[in-house]
Formats: sequence, C-alpha cells, structure tokens
Amino acid sequence: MHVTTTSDTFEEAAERYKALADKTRLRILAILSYGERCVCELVAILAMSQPSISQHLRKLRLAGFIKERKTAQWVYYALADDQTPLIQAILSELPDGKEEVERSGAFCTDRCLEGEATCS
Amino acid sequence: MHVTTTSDTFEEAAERYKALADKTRLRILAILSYGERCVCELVAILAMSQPSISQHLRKLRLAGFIKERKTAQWVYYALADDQTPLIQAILSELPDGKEEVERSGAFCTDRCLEGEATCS
DNA sequence: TTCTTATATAATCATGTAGTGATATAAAAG
DNA sequence: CTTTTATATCACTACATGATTATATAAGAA
Repeated sequence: MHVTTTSDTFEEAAERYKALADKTRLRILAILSYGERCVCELVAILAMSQPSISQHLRKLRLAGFIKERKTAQWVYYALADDQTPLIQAILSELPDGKEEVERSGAFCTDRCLEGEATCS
Repeated sequence: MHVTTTSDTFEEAAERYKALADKTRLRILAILSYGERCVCELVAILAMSQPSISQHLRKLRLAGFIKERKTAQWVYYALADDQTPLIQAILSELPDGKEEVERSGAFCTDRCLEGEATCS
C-alpha cells in the first residue's frame, strides 16, 4: 500500500473520481473498452443529445481517461494509452459495454463508415 | 478485462465513485488506512466541523468503503473488510495519509484515549 | 437529575453539475 | 458558394452536493 501515487494531492484525486461519478461517462468508458468510437456513434448508442455527449467526453478527456483522434469532420475517442493498474481495475469492475453497443443495433451513417469507424 | 463486476449497473457504479469524488472523503480513507479512528479524532485531524465529518462518513459507509464500531459514546470507523482489487488500487494511488495524522499532532481527549482509540 | 461529551440528523444556503437549445466552427458535398 | 454533416461551446435551468447552524439522541460524569 502507498506505493504508486498518480495524484499529488487529494484535490487532484477527487477531480479524477468526479469524472467517473456519472452513469453516462461510465457507459462511455465501457463502450470504448471495445474500441474507438466517433461522437456521432456514441450519440446513437447512448441515445442522448450531441452536446451532452460532447460535454461528457470533454470531462473524460481532461481527466486523462480517454484520448481523441480527429479525421476529416469526425472526432474519434478511445481509452487513453497509459492504463494504470487503477484504471484497469476501474474498467474491469464496470458492467459490460457490449450490451450497450449491441442493443443500439446499426446506427452509423454511410459517411461515418467510410471514416475508419469500428462500427458494429 | 470484464471479469469481476462489483456493480450490476452503471448507476450503482457511479454512486460508488460519487463517494470518492470529494477531497475530504479521500483524506478520510487515507487516514483510516493507518487504522480505525473515532469521529472526534477525524474532526481534529481534518480540522472540520463535526456535522460535516459525520455526513462524509455516512456517504463512505453507505458506499461500502468503511465500517463502524460503536463503543460507549464513541463511534469508531475503519476501512471495510472486503477490500476488492479496485478498492486496493484506489487506496494505493491515494496520497499518503500519514502526513494528515502527524500534522495534526496530539488532539485526543483523555476520555477518547481510554476508549481503545489508536491515537498517534 | 443535571451537565457535559460524542455523534447524528434536519434545515438552509451557496455552489457545482447535467441536460437542453441555440450558436459557432469546420469539413465535405452539391 | 450554399448546404449538409460533425462537433464544440455557450447560456440557461433544474437538480445535486457540501458546509453551517441548530437540534436531537445517547452515554457518562457530577
């Protein structure tokens, strides 16, 4: 115990947990554990408004949980590369994101499919 | 990945992370990682009001992170017994609670000391 | 019993946060 | 160039949350 410390202060650590303290953001992490997704895919899968999803993605990105990749007019989000043991444990104890994706069925536009999206 | 799942739903998982999304509650967990403490000790160590500490302890207890033990007029709190890999990872990546305790110096009342408290 | 100590809870207030609708930006299509 | 598509951001509203003050409960002490 008390070996690796990713946050220098309790304030910083609390900020990271605030990013996880939301049902929608946890669903996003579970979905991204199956591969990157563009915003419009997440909007379709989660059946929520685009501004709401974008704001959640911003918080997850600022907290360091996800990264973004811009291609043409799409922005693809994926889990961040530096997966600490803590983040791995967080992801492993989350409900499975597979149901989230499958329940949504086909939703990608033709143009989104052209853009390297990993549509199911 | 996706092996053990402590929360059945994303809603439940989010509730647990909400309990961690506060600087004071993380400090309490770091302090309790060095042993159980009664409420009045935590009030002294954290230099915060007693109702505020009690409310934080309530949230940590309802989220399953800590347990309580009542003796006479004191209530001692300690880390919960069932430490999952996730909770272990959370505690291991927290700032050290030792400084919190030491910085506060002597603070226990004579009566609190009689009550089996692990005062530093 | 009365007073003091330890803790919990309720009411209130100030602040933070999620969702919505409107708007801005940027890229590609027509 | 105009339109459409994808995304981000802003302003606003409703709701959640943390701290404080006051109060309630319970156990000792006097």
